[in-house]
Amino acid sequence: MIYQLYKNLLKMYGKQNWWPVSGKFKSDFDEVAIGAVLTQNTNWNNVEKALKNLIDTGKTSLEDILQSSDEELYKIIKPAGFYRQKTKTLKNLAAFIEKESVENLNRDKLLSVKGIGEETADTIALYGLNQLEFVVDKYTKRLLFRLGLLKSENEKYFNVKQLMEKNLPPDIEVYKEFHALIVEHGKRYCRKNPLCDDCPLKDKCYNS
DNA sequence: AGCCAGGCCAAGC
DNA sequence: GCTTGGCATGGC
Repeated sequence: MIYQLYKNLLKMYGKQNWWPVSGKFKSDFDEVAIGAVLTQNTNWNNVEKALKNLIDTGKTSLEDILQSSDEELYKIIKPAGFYRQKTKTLKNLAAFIEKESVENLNRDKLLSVKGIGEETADTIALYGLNQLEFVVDKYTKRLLFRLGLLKSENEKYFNVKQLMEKNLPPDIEVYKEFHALIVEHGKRYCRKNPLCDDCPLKDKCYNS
């Protein structure tokens, strides 16, 4: 029961209120978009260092990033890892938005930007544009698989996204919180090597 | 001291 | 279509 899982996680961890975090960027959209790219396959702790560097150097928008040299950005976002790729992706996105404008942006258009895949596109659409797109990540697949709700942990992105969206009310806040709660639970217990003994979901879980 | 983190893309079957 | 390797830093 997908929706029940959401309610359980909400009860366990409370509201997450993920984004926007700092409010120190030129717009909420810019903060979400930049954070979403920087966090690709990276610990949020490292992303925070890079975000702080951006704020400290006054680069608080995609436009500012587009104006900066690659070498400068390398230094600034270095703690987030994959800094050459991410510099390129951020500039790709900034350039795309410069001509497309944020108003009629959506998941599909974001996917046309090189460096932005399904999860990042959905993350920006949901948290940055307030569009009803469920975000699927590694933790989501892992948790659903261990709970017995997925056949495989390698299920295709779209299938997992559909499963979630079919079983949830069309509520942006639910989408936002649920994804954040899954990540929180994934960090605490449902890791690659899970901590099942102390896991609050162990009685509902197949894996333990 | 490894292993892992809120992925994505290109290349090779 | 699916699998594999490259990209990189910092925390535990």
